[in-house]
Amino acid sequence: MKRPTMSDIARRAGVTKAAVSFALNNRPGVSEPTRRRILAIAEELGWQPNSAARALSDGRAGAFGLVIDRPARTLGIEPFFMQLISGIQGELIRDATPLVLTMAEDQASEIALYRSWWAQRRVDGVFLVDLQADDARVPVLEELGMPAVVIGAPVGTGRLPAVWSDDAAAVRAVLEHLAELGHRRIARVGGPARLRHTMIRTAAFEGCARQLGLTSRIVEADYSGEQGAAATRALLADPEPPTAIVYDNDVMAVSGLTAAQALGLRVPADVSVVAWDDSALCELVHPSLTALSRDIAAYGARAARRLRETAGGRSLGDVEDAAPTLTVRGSVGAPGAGAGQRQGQGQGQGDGQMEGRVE
Amino acid sequence: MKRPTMSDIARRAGVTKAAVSFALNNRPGVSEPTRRRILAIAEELGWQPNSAARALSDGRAGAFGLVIDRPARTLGIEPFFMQLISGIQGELIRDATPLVLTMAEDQASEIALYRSWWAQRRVDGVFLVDLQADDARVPVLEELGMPAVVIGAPVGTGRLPAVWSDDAAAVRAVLEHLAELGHRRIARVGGPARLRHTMIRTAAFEGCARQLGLTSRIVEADYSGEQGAAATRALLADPEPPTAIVYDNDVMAVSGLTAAQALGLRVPADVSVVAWDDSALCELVHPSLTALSRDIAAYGARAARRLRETAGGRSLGDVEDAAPTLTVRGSVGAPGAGAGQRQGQGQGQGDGQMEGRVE
DNA sequence: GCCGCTCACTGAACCGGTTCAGTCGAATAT
DNA sequence: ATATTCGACTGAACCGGTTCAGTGAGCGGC
Repeated sequence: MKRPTMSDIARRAGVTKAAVSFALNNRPGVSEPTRRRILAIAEELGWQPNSAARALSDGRAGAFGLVIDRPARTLGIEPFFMQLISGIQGELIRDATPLVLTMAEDQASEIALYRSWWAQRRVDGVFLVDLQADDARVPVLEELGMPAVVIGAPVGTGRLPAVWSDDAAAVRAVLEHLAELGHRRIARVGGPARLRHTMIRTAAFEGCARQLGLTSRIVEADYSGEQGAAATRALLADPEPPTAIVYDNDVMAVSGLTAAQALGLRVPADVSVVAWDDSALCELVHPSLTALSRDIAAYGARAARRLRETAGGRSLGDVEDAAPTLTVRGSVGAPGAGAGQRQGQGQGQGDGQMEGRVE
Repeated sequence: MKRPTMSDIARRAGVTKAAVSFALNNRPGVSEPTRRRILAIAEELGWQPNSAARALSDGRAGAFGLVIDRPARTLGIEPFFMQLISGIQGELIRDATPLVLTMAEDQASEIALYRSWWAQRRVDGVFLVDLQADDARVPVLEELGMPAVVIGAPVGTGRLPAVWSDDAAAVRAVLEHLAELGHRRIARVGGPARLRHTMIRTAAFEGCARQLGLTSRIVEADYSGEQGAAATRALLADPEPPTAIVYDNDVMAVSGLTAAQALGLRVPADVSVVAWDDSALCELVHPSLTALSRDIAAYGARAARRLRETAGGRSLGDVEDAAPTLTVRGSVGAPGAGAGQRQGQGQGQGDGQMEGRVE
């Protein structure tokens, strides 16, 4: 009934706890026959180390943490995090290390959580996501000496190692593809400007557009469907609307697609749509979305390995993951019909069949 | 630098660890002035209890666990879980209890995980989701004596307490609404038949349809967009297609909507669409989806409270949460134009879609 | 035949909390 | 004035592991 302890094993084997410890941890100090006997007894009793006792004695928590601070409602349909968690998890499970997951209201409570976790020895390290400009978390973690791995570009990360993929290269791939198809006016609906990766993508977008001789425009949004749709309507209301829009996540891309169609535009004939991060969402809609794909789970797994190493005391550099690649689907095409043939734009407010859509 | 312990406080205060323990835990055994002095010192040193030491000594882990075994790819866009986790989390954070989250490959590894968590004293209890018919997890948890709360209907849950909402009532609400609008042939794209809540919904759907004199049909799917779309196409290919389709989650509803539109059907004129679980996804598409809404986060919070009580030794009954309510949006209407006027069915998928819609 | 070395194993301390049976001094009761 | 009670605090054990300085047996070398 009661869970067996090392003392139980020791008693059964006629040795001391110390001998049992040596045997179970594959350390020298016991003879081979004894070790086998002890292992057999442990097996028979179904012994498993008590994690608290082990943590107390070796000073490590045996768990890692992840705090996400985005509103739950947008988080819910953001496939990125579930994929990431799943990837991290898949790696951590290999040595039975649990992942402690929490959602925070804001960065202040996120930081408070780190302090408390560290003070209580709840976790051996954390994953840092959504890095911002002058991120307050970085100096705190460095001051605490708390192992951490940044998931994102190694900019403003101080001494913390980063696991990242080259978003700039991805942006370039998209723009080159669009330019090749003949697009000249392109727009981007980006994530919150304070986020590092938004900044990186913005810089790349602008630089690359200039280089390719494209007219570009960027609108900021918060990754939610509402703002994605609103930004799309704003862009398309321009007298010289873009012929292609790139979105910083797939949720906004889907709602952007819907918004464009509701305006009576054809996708991709009138406007092409590209999503960032290729989840099942992209294939849910019609036309299915061209997207920047990357193996998010593998990315998470890599981060988990790095964090394990970092927490183990090794101090290593950044790891660059493969850059996202462009998966071409139906939502991108040549700027065919063009703006001249758009339907319903001027008359716009008219009562087309879809009451709700017109607006 | 080093984290302060109770011994440090004791030394500074000129008392023993025991006195410090009494003071910090608000137990009798120290005088009021001494208690205040100790608390002040603890505050000054920034002391926090070492979770491993506390866990070791009081035999509780101070954490709860949640294992999800659904494929990561479908999980990613399934808003339900993120909302649920967020709700659980919001409740657990009140007493700083972490949630350990894991994804399993299958039920066997999920069970292995429970055994291992319990043997290692990693968690004090778990949340059980996606209960199946004759679920193998229930007897295992009962045998282990591991506290657990079932999130779902109290059927086949043995002695485990359940937190649930009345899906049957929700089904009834939907069917009555549809019947009132004049629908006579309705269909449902359900989740995997082995899941308890699928069975409950199926029974309610069939019973209620009979009661209302409706012709009903049910197709099984796996919650993924692909199968949702495929099921939808199959249903609509029928010589007497349904005028309304109810989906067991919002992902399938979205892809079903897309599939119907791709067939040249108008929603809701030709076919109405209802989603189960109302996430932001439902408002991403056009027309936005009528859905069964419930406060999933509150549901999670309730489950968390129940698990805390259960793990605390109190043995309590099931808790019924509010039944989902119907949020009416654009995807449902009277079976207006009817099957006779369907367009482009034969010619199928392709590009005709937008033209069909706009008019 | 004795020394020294290796190896297998022991005993006890330690990690940082909680708990409980005492001890001691002061206040209260008789 | 003495017995009793009570509150404040101590000391040590305990939770279940890890670690390390011994201890004693067995063996090889000279």
